[in-house]
Amino acid sequence: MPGTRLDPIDRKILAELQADGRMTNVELARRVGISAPPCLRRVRTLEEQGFIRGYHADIDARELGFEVQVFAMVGLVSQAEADLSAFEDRCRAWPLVRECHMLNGEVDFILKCVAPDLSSFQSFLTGELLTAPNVASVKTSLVIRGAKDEPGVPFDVLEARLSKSA
Amino acid sequence: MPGTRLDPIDRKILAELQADGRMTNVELARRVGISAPPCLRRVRTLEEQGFIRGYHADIDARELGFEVQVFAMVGLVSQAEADLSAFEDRCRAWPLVRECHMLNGEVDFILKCVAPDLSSFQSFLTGELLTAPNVASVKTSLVIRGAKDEPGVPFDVLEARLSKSA
DNA sequence: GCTGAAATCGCCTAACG
DNA sequence: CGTTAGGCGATTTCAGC
Repeated sequence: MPGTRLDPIDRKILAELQADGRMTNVELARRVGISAPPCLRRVRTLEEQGFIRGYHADIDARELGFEVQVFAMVGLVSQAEADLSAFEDRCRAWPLVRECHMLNGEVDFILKCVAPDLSSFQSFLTGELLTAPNVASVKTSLVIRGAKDEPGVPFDVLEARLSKSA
Repeated sequence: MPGTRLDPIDRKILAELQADGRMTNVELARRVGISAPPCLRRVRTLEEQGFIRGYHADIDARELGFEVQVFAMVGLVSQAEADLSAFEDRCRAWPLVRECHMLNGEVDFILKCVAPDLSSFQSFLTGELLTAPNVASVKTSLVIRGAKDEPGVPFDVLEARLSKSA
């Protein structure tokens, strides 16, 4: 199923919907150069095939009262698969943890967390994360300021790559 | 204008649009319990006030051929403001760098990068990042597997917090 | 002032060529 | 993939609380 390759129109659709997920279908169709019905069919197919996982409003967390953003590097005691999965499940259940990625190297996981303020993060850290089973070490780094936060994928890199291999 | 606080309906609108950014306005209105015209006006206001920064399709990077995701910890030689800004500008210009956050602690920046494969990431690393002006050290960690990647903000935490302070 | 109701306009989305 | 066409949503206008 990853064998289903995308043609240039599909990639344009993905790029446009990544840039503006609320664009109307007729506007999208106009931009990619086809008429509306086939455009909608393509979008549905891209959704069904999993290229499009969903659509989300991009909310300003700080404006909403989440002043604090923290990266946490977590080392575990046991790296047996069952223990890794158990920790991942725990991360999925913690609302303050927005991302959890397993890494190579000395640290096992990196977590991106948000919190309303430092004290609520620290109570999460000491009350939940540090006391969770199998957690050996946690190093946290506060985000002082965000410089870039682009959701998604660089389509220009993709197009450049495809034209080279053509 | 950050003084403009949100009522429960506004917060529900944000939560719903974060969960499904392509929801129709009438469906949104139904879910938040008001009729369509005032709902649309609220959405427009939330957009203008910056609570909603945009709408994006969530694209599966791996399906599209970006097999590699890497976190890079960057230390700079000089942390003078002009030098920090210069590095941030450079990050904004690199398409493979999707996020760049300034941190406290020993490392100055954390970068989240994507690449089609390891060799193209490594050519970016050695050819661009490591050779950029003012870069003192870069430590990279490959993402082995992603366990959680929730865009946005935990609205349940927000509501719990608001009901406590009420 | 903000909400809801009615009406117009434009879009979505089937069916067919 | 395009065209047609019918139903539904979006958006303005206006009246009511």
